[in-house]
Amino acid sequence: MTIEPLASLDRSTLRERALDSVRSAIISGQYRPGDHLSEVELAGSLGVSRGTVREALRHLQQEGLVSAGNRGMLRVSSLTSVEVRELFQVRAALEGMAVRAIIASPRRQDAVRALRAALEQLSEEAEDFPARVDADLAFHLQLCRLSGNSMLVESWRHLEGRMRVAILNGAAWQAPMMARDRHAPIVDAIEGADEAVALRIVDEHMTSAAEHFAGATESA
Amino acid sequence: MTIEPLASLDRSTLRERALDSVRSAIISGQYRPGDHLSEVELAGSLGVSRGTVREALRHLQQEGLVSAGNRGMLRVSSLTSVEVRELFQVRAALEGMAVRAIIASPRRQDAVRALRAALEQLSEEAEDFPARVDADLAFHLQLCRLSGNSMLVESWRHLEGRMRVAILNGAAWQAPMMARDRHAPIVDAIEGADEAVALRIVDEHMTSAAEHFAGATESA
DNA sequence: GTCCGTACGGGTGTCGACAGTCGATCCGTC
DNA sequence: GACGGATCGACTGTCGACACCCGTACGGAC
Repeated sequence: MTIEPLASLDRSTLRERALDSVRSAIISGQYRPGDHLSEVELAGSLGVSRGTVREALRHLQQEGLVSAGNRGMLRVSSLTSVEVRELFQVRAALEGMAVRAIIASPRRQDAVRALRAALEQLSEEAEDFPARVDADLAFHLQLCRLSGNSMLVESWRHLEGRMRVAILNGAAWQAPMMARDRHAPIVDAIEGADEAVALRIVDEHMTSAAEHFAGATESA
Repeated sequence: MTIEPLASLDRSTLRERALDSVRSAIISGQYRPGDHLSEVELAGSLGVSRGTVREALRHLQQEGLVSAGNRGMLRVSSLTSVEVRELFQVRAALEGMAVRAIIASPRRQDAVRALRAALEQLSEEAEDFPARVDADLAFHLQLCRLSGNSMLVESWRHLEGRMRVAILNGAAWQAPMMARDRHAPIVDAIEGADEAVALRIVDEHMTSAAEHFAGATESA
């Protein structure tokens, strides 16, 4: 007799699975910025109909991961260096807001603990590049989550696809950018509860990241 | 003989037109928050196939104007009062960033002129309610545009659908909220070029708007 | 009266096919 | 050789049909 409680069934739709699959393929670098994403080709690979792939692609388009080219054909997005800088400025505003909210919250110490845990994921030197990107973004997402503001999280996630494009484009000198040491000061500042200092640190973090990735975009 | 250079043809797809149509119907209040949006019904009304309507609905879902209910059925979104407050907090952060950018820009005076023009649209007392909402949001969108940061505009637009839901929900006491007098101080502060003052005014504007619409949501 | 199985209707999920558009290529004419 | 038109191939846009799921009403057995 089985004692296992029978794991709950996967009720995701084909569209959702196709979406995840294509998104992963882009994020992992299997498709490069500028590559054409053919509906028929993807449908063939995934073994689903074009309509299903279509919906997934349209979703990714709104995420900013793919954008429309000639004749409605979709390709993996690429960002100009100007857009990369703009992107990180918006992030600075959003995450700055998160930091302010966390500092003002009575659960600040809990948040600091959670962030320290997220930091640990960044210190595993041996991980491969995609895993480090994930850990980096997970830290910043955690920051937004801890603000307790669901709309902030929503806004941040809306930019996530573009961030990944920017990072992928500027991945050549990835080494120092996503290190634990670059993120620890943010947590320290939150613990210190000095709003002005914390905001300045977030701002500097974003500015240097922007220069890093925008510079890589320019020279490419 | 015709000298007219033959106006360029409309090349919008059915999907785009369906999207605009459904969005307008929701924004104009033709569908109320919570109403079920049936694919077959919409397809019938619009005279297009279900697939086309489907793509439009999925787009609106990512815009936040519709959300999934039971069994994947889509309905017009509604926001809790908490979400409304969170929404306006994020707006405060984004538009505060816009204000800072404008003040720091050498084209500040041009921006002030453009904003004054947008203000004029708010002073037409005779307009109907949807037109006033449009004018209000157009002013704030203009503010973001003038920052010169395209990613900021993108982020703001991503919230626009939810803003409209919040406004529609709390439309009962609409009179004073979108008046010209409430927006003029923002422009004045930009002209004054005092960043701290301008930020405070934007923040107050958003806070009072949040209370206004969130309160209406609570009592509904 | 209650319970269970069945049929039904309204929904969305998914698919395969057709139509239209555009760029590339080839070919005949001048 | 240059130009214009026809042809072909690779796309996306749009559609109608079928499959499946779920809530509900119905009806018979007990």
